[in-house]
Amino acid sequence: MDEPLKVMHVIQSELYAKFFQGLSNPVRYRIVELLLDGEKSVGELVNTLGASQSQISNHLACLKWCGYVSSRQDGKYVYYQITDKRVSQIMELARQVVADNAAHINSCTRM
Amino acid sequence: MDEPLKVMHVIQSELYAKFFQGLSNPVRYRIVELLLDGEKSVGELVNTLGASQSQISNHLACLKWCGYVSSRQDGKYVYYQITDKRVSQIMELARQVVADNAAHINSCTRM
DNA sequence: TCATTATATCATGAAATTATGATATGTTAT
DNA sequence: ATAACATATCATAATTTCATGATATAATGA
Repeated sequence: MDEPLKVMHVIQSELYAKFFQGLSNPVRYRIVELLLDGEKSVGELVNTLGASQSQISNHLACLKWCGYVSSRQDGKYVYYQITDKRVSQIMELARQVVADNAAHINSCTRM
Repeated sequence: MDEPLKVMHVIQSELYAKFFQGLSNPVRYRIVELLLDGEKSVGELVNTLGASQSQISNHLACLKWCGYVSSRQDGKYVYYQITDKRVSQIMELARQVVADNAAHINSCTRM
């Protein structure tokens, strides 16, 4: 047991799972959604989402690490944007699948 | 505050976040990956993944609720499969994005 | 320089997710 | 009918994620 191949698969799947974890939080999902409309500063996101500044900053850091967003600084403002077109493709596919399964998803109390 | 529009956005994003939560666990991700190769019984997944039977069954229930997989029963066996082509498209896009960001993702200790 | 504003970081408690072990359900074969 | 096997369900404990509040860093303007 514990063959090298299996170990590799475990590590790989942890990587991908972590990637999807980026969109598995409502606030982070909403941030990505807003950024698809164009870059926004941290403050703008805080205002729009009505969440605390530290919360937004933390989530942005997470999204940046996962490769969903990038950022640029302009004076004391930091603007976040989505540069990878594949991110919006993933979101759109999810939208379609969810549309066909909305009724089920909300009832998932298992985990 | 608490305008109807914002409430709707919150509910929507919770739905989508829950959907992505399906792939945000290494075991569930691995299950989907294996099923992309063709349908498998619960027992086969248990053997291949080396996880407990209850764990696999629970994860499968979760994936089913999210619309990632469907199942058919044949005698005492239950076979799970991926019917929605968009699931594999999402996986492939993720694979590409992760490939460009692998170094960063693993260092995401924030959350 | 000092005050103000914008953003980032971090410790901690609260809440949610997950694995485990036990048990239940259902099917097949004897 | 009952034993054996496959799968599902569920309570609970362990782990992880998350929000909060406090503090730090950094840029701008007075």
